[in-house]
Amino acid sequence: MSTEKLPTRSENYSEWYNQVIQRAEMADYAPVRGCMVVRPYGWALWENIQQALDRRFKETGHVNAAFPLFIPMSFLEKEKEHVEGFSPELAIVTIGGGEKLEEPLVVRPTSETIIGYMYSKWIKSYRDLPVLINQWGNVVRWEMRTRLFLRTLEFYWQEGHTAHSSADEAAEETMRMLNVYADFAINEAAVPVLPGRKSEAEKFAGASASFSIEAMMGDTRALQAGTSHFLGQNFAKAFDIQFLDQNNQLEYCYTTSWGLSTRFIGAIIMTHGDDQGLVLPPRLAPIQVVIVPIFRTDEEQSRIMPVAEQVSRQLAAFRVKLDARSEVTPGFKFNDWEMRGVPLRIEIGPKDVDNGVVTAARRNQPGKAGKSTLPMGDLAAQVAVILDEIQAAMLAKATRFRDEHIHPADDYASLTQIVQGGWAYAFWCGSADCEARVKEDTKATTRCIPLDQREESGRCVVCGQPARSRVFFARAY
RNA sequence: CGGGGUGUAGCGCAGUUGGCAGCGCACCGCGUUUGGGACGCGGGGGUCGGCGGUUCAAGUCCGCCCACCCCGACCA
Repeated sequence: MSTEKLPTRSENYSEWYNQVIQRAEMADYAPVRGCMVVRPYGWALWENIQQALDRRFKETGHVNAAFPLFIPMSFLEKEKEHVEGFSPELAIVTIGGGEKLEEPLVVRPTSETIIGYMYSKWIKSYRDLPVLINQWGNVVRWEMRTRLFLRTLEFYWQEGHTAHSSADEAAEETMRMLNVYADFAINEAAVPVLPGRKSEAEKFAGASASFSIEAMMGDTRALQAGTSHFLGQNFAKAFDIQFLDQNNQLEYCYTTSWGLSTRFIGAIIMTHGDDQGLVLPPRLAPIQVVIVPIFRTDEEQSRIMPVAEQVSRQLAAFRVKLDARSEVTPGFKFNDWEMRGVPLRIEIGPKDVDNGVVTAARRNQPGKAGKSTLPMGDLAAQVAVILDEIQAAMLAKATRFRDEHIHPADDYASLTQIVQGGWAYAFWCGSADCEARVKEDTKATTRCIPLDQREESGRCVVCGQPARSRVFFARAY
């Protein structure tokens, strides 16, 4: 544990990001380039994310299953756009048990193909539909440039794969899960995402339409934080997922897929973190309350520790940690837990005990502003209120930051200006050429076409042709 | 794959003209400390990225190789 200060976010955002992850013990670099080890503290956060999502998946009728890591190479080749999109980043196994394999095996970059294959075996009748399966697992994509959580060769995620009897029902599922992601992001992670449709250039390889939730990071860059795809009949045709309908007609299914990965941890870090380190939303934080006892002498210790232990028991309904380490000072602990983003710290020292109070320090309000004294009685109720307030304040702050950095762009000059330090919201005709030109000139890409935009029409900010909707342009991770 | 850079203790680095491999942090022990990143004393830890060459002598000079990082193309 280093005692040096973090680099500030304004000094060097990316160095701040790398260091805060390692110093908070969220993750570390693995011996293989581009791979990471998710450490217990980071994994505990992921488990809370999993629980919050899994509950929502179950509530919307989905069940979990597990499909294999290895996929026959030929499966990926069955869907043209899919193989074109993924082939550059595949890890392929050619030898097994010392023997060269008949057919190379791909380490799954995503599981549409193998799940499609299985669905073709399982689905025969309209009575078998819909199939609503999710899996929690890991996938491998051989990326060129990697960053902890944001882009690693192997990452953990969930991928939902559903099959339906009609396009409408599949489209409805696609939107339902997009909304599940948005609800999770906003209400559990306090990350105010914007849901929308991806452009043709940005959509998933093999999808008819892709949708995403887009989040703004603390440096104003965009991060795609979750995706939901309407796959039409593309994969059903590639894998013969057919069923007999009520009229004894053989039809292809309509399928969807949707995923959210450990990248979301990066979204949480970069949405809420400050120059002291992580700031974790109470609903997902592995530790919600840390208790730091403060004493100088043995006499004080024997007076304080029982109180600290009693407070810890009072707060048993929360994820609470009593930091009883004797080898570091309270000041060190304050900084340590702030680095780790624990939402609420309770300090208990001789002065507090004398006055029948504890001192509470809110992580989202660093320094004296976030400190208050709480009377000892009914601490659990007080803490519950404070954690809710922190959760709400974090969402409000992140939403304000986001809205302050999104600007409408009515001409090309202002577009290029805006994307240097924010998102531009501009009319776009939908052409890939216009999109490509913006990318070449500014490195900004289209993030998504928001779903809830008001009816209006205008002219494309790039070419001036008529445009029916606006899109977010932003530099993205 | 193109351009640039770096490899010396767990991490960050210094190492002069080729001459006993060092510093800070971290780690271990003892003591004093503890309300915002404590201090003293003592200690452990090295295939100097690898292979080869020059030399009495190579972390240092030469050659080849490898790995990693940064900037591009690619990207949940």
